[in-house]
Amino acid sequence: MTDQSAKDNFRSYLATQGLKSTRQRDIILDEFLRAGAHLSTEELYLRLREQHPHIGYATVHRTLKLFAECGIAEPCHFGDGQTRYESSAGEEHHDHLICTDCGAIVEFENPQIEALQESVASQHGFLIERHRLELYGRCQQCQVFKNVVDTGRNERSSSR
Amino acid sequence: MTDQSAKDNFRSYLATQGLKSTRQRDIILDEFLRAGAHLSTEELYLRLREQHPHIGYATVHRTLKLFAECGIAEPCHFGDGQTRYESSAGEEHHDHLICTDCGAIVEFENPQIEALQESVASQHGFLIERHRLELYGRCQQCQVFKNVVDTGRNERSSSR
DNA sequence: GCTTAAATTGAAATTCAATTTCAAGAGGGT
DNA sequence: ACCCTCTTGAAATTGAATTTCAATTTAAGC
Repeated sequence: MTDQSAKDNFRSYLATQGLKSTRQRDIILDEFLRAGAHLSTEELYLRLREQHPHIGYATVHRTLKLFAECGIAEPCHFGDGQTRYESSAGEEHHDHLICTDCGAIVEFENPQIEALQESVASQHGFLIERHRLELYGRCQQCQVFKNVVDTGRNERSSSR
Repeated sequence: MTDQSAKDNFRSYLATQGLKSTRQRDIILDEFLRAGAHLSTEELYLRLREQHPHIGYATVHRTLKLFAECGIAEPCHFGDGQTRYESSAGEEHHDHLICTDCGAIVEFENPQIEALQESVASQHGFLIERHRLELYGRCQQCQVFKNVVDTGRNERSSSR
């Protein structure tokens, strides 16, 4: 799914649901697609505020939920108590590797694992609708740093 | 890990941390082990209140966190906005199948998936510390009911 | 067994993200 | 332009998690 098709998707979703296309929604979608990463409502709101201080937090929140509803964004919960949304543009389903030290997030996909999941599910009579697989550990960089100093969270650590 | 070794674990954890063994902690641990399932703080609190109305919610909350710290309980987040704790007694690591209709939770383990996870992680230079795998779908029962009536959440649905 | 310092408890208050409310404003069909 | 409906944004609310704090309990040392 390209950025453009994400926009088209969103427009037609709004149309079919009797919702309206607004300036704020366009701006939020643009910024969301530009950012690319796994953003929390808070983070996207802060980014938007730089150029568009008039857009409220509640609107960002509601718009992200709309993105999720129409399938152009996927909500993720990585255990830091915030909901993040990732763009579904340009990608198939994937899972995540998360560095417990610096917070880096790497995406991966592995058809063998997916196949085994199906197999496990059918053994238990389940029909899978979706799944979540997250691997938490240390990325290469943080393993290296770990050898030098071990003072808890790595100094390279990002924002949070 | 048996119930008894869980208790021993907890006791020695308290000892090494300079914490105290209290009546409330004993009661909460007993009830937690007895319940067995994936309990939220709220649920455990309510269960305890029947026999021990004097035990406060905050104490249950803090005690569950202690259980997690000393490794006799594992916190789980199944997307309903509540933290659940499952006992690590008597089991190896396992993952979850969750019915999106009736809320049933089935545990499973699959060494092949685990092995593939390690493989994926090392391809990306990660050293895994822990992981989370959850498969969401419909259990057998709910697939059957689904064929009869499709009125949203299944009538057999549990508590929540 | 008593004393005492330190940890614990429980009720209430607080935090924090998520969500809702509501009056004012903006889309878009006619 | 009119009007109905949806949307917006600030503020209020919710709900779970967490913290506060005075009273109580634990357990270590006499």
